[in-house]
Amino acid sequence: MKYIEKLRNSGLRPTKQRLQICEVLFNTDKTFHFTINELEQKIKKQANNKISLATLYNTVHAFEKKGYLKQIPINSSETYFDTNVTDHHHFYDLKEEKLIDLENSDVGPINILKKINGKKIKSVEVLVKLED
Amino acid sequence: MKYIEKLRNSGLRPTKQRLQICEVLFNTDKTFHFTINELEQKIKKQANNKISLATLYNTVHAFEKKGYLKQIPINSSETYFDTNVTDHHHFYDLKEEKLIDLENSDVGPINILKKINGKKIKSVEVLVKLED
DNA sequence: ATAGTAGTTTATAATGATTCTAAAAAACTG
DNA sequence: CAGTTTTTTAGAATCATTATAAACTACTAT
Ligand SMILES: [Mn+2]
Ligand SMILES: [Mn+2]
Ligand SMILES: [Zn+2]
Ligand SMILES: [Zn+2]
Repeated sequence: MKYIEKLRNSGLRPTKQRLQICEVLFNTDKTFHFTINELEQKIKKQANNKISLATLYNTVHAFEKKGYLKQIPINSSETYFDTNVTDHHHFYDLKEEKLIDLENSDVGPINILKKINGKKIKSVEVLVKLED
Repeated sequence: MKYIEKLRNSGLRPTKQRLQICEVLFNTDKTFHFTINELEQKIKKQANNKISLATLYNTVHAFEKKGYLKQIPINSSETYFDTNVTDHHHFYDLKEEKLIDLENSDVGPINILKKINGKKIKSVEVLVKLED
């Protein structure tokens, strides 16, 4: 299993559940966006078994802390996560409630001129809301 | 009262509660960011009386729909609103959990090149996360 | 003004995403 | 294997937000 090392190197024991979550999240060409509940559904189908919500929350937050997932800043009833952890931006289709990646070349470089004393910039994210 | 007209023009009856909320939100030189609970506190102090949470939620959402308030896309436990409804961007201080306005001149123009069929761009917002 | 009606406020309940708890299970270490 | 630590899990708790429905208020038409 290719995720055992990854988990061990992160100080996380490679449990059956975590490996399964890795498969669903990372064993794919395309990156994608998901909510915890969508992840739960996906695992039910794709792996044909169930992982408790508590574990899904725990694992997703652990992966986020390790930098394997990103949380997308958006006001929705559910939190969205992104398996694409590179710096990139998003469309948010308000009607469909769906996120779409924007390549950096679709937005161009953003140069923040203002500085706040004693603070470092951690991320710069653009959210483009779409309506019909 | 200068807000009676504004409310009537928006199809909202100028009630005591709404006028009070208008005073707190709009009768000031500086725009600001707030959560519903901060607004509740502010009204308790500034007006020395209480407006029910239900009314605060209703009114804030009504004002948002009319374009007098903006919701700020951010993942926080509480929803942030902004009395500055012009197009502008934000710093978010992760430690202090505080929002700071960025002028457009601090960010520069953002030109979204990608188009989605049948969708219009409603807003373009930059969120800059700050850490120590 | 008065009566009628449509809109508003409010306390309170319901909802639902997320977090907490604590006991059982699994992974590791020697 | 025995001992220890970490993880999983069901279920409870939390808490922001929304729904409910009864009392109240603002407006409209007589
Ligand atoms: Mn979270
Ligand atoms: Mn809201
Ligand atoms: Zn993305
Ligand atoms: Zn602002």
